[in-house]
Amino acid sequence: MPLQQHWLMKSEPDVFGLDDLQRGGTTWWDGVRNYQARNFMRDNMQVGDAVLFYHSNAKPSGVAGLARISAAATPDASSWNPDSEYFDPKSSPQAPRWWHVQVAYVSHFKRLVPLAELRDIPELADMALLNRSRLSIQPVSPAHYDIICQLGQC
DNA sequence: GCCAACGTTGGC
DNA sequence: GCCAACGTTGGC
Repeated sequence: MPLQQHWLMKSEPDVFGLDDLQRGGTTWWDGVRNYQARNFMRDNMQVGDAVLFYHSNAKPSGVAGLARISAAATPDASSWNPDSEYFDPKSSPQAPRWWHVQVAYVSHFKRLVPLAELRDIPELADMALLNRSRLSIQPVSPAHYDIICQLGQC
């Protein structure tokens, strides 16, 4: 297991953007209801891992800045709260189906790196972001992370 | 707002 | 276990 891993996490800025994370300092990444994304959080993320914070459904969509994992996965209590929009009747405190990690603000890029720009870089062609459009949490290789960081003048 | 991609559900 | 129907994501 490498000391520090790298991830990309998507959020809609109209709902919760990097500005919101900066304001609060940290947040629990709740509401993820995709098994692959859950598995990354629950099984692979470690405190200190670096996160590219991606704005989806935005104008333009792209990588807005950096965050880091500040607490390892715990059960997502919204999953058994009937009043939550994320409620899942198959999840319970005794058998949690969904998990979340805590994410801390690090920095805004000096410039947002738009998706269209990432698509134009041959070295990034096999990024999950560009090929698995529906996956909201995904691992990023150190090389890809460095390229994107430089594009954002981090 | 449209719609393609694709993950999930449920009948069989 | 297959696969059609359905719902959601997310770019444009």
